[in-house]
Amino acid sequence: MPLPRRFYQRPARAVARDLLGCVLVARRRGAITAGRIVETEAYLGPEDRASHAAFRPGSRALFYGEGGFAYVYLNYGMHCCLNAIAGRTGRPGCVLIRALEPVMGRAAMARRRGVPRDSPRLASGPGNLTRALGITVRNNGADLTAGRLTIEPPDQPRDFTIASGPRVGITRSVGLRLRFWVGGNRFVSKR
DNA sequence: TAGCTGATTGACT
DNA sequence: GTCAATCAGCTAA
Repeated sequence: MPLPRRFYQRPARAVARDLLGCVLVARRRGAITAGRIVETEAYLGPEDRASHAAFRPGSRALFYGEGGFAYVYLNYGMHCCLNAIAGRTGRPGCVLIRALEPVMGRAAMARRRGVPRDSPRLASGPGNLTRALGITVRNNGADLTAGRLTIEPPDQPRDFTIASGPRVGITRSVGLRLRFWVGGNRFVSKR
């Protein structure tokens, strides 16, 4: 069973933390690829100058709607990034999923990525992650609580430590500690 | 209409 | 360390 809608209807920061250890599942034409979430970043509303809620147009309806939907966008002209909309209606926020630890469909991921199936970089990084799972902007607006793209609760006890720090790769509102990752996990993207 | 920017990656010096 | 690839949507005009 996927995480319920109410899981997402909380502040983005809390959702980002709790998403660590959960499993992202993508079902594509019978083939299933899945990965454990090991790195996330929280983005807030208009007060957060790095958040797309502050300036991305077509995304506004999604951001201000109820949580639990996927926000996928294309950036730098070639990379898709996957977000989960967080917060309640009227309270925009989202969580960028930055890295996965592959748990299912490694062969399919490796084929899409063009790297060895045991590479720690299989789904490490927002752009790599979406390519590994075959996620594109066509998945924008997908319901994460039902359908082909869902997020399941942790498949094993959460015995890891949660580390936090400043977000990476952004040019605005740097300095907020809204990035979370699984301490010591080798699938966390490090630049 | 033209020009610019970006929550990136990978290849190269 | 630098840099190109490549595009949606903003901005200025």
